[in-house]
Amino acid sequence: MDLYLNNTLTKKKEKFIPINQEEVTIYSCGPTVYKDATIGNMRTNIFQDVLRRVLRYNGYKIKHVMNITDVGHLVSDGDEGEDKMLKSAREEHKTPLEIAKHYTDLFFQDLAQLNIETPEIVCKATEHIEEMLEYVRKLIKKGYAYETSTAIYFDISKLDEYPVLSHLNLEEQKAGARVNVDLEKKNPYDFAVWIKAPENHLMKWDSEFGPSYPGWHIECSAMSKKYLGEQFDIHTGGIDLIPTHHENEIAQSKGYCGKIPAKFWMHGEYLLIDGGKMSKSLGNVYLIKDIVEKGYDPIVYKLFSYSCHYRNKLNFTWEGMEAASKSLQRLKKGYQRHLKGTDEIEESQVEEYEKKFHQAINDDLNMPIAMGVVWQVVRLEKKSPKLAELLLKFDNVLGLKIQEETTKLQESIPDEVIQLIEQRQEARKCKDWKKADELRGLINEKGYDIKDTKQGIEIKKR
RNA sequence: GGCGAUAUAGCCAAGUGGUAAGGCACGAGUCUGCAAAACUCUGAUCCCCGGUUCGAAUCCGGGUGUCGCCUCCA
Repeated sequence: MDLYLNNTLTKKKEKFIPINQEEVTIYSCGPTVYKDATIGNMRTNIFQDVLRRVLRYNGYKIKHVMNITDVGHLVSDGDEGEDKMLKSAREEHKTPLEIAKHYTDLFFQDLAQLNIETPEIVCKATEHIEEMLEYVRKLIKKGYAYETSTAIYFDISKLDEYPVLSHLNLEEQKAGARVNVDLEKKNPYDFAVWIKAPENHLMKWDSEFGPSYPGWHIECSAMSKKYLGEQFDIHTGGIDLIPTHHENEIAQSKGYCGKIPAKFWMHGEYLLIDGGKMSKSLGNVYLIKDIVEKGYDPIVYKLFSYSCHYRNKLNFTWEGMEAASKSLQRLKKGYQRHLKGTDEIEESQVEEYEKKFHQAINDDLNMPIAMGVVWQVVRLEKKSPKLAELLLKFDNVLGLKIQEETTKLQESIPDEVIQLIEQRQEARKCKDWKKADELRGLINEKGYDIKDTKQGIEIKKR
């Protein structure tokens, strides 16, 4: 079945044909590790994970590279200001490397909790300084970059076309309106590929340019080229990276080897919080940690994100999380019921559902439609292990761990609670409902919920 | 100021020409000592105005609202 993906470069949905049938190559712009990753960042990671899983569902092998930005990125624009890594380091009284390690670890913890697969290759900017310098040297040598007193700039006037990804109209943008004009720059939109370090700058490397450090976009160009070659299949990231970061990556690559680095550019839309942008000033910056603290399995957030297509804004609300939480439970129970079912199911029917699901995910990762198919299967009156197996197959794409029991049995229920349960069972036998209800109240107070089902009682820690 | 996106039931949202997927909530019912859970059933003509068409949520024009980008940001 053909796979169609939306390509930001052409602004169209295109049939996906890999450069090399054996292996699909993907590069994802990873985290900047000087602060916590938000659930907004995670939406993009979930989208990238779905992409991986859908490609695999279609039989492809994957070579996926993700960078860790542990250097660069200035606080303010212009080419001045404090490096964000350094700012965090100063504020938290740690070295830049300690900061980077701290937030990198947290980032991977988040991914693990969301059941997001780790890319085949994870690379750090600070470990590829030499590759970046080589890239810069070649840009200079080919005339695409020039040196000023403060940095090495990319000369966008050397390109036949700029920008190619975004809709910016450079003529109408008033250069210098919000950025201080640097008189040494040839064009207002020239950007730094390498920056000369001010005296007290902590992260810097020696080179023919003196003590200096990488520009904002060079790491992705240098590392993608190293691991995936001059041209690879898919480049992903958040929608905000389009106008500057990815635009400039393309510019650098065109200067370096005359090619646009990736055939497909895919971008995940923003997550909104209560209808607006997530921002510190509004106090609505949420982390996966916050979701856990509210009592939700992080996987619930993953399911929540499937309610909307990745290219549309999704509005995050706690009400929505509650809805997703209920859904996840029903999904898991639905799976269990099929697993224990004994009804006969036509093979053709199973294939029909499989086909619908496959069509949905192959239509530019349309998860809302795919989930619709999942629910059709879950709801079917006939219960069969064949359908459970089908759901499990779908879960290769969903990554919701549907086979995990909803209610994890408590290894150690306190004796006092067990006694209360037994007493309540006694009372129920004698139809002493009043006493039974009182005992249930006591059990609740101990932090446990009790349910009477046909199979017996169910006890669950709150 | 320039650019772009979007507007579908209480909430989250699919759907790009043929009379509105799905999830959650609400309501009704089945079951249950009760409760919970589970299961079944139930709801919208798609922001407004005009146009194209046999036919539009879906195309075009205008209006209004919301969001975002143009500076680091997933």
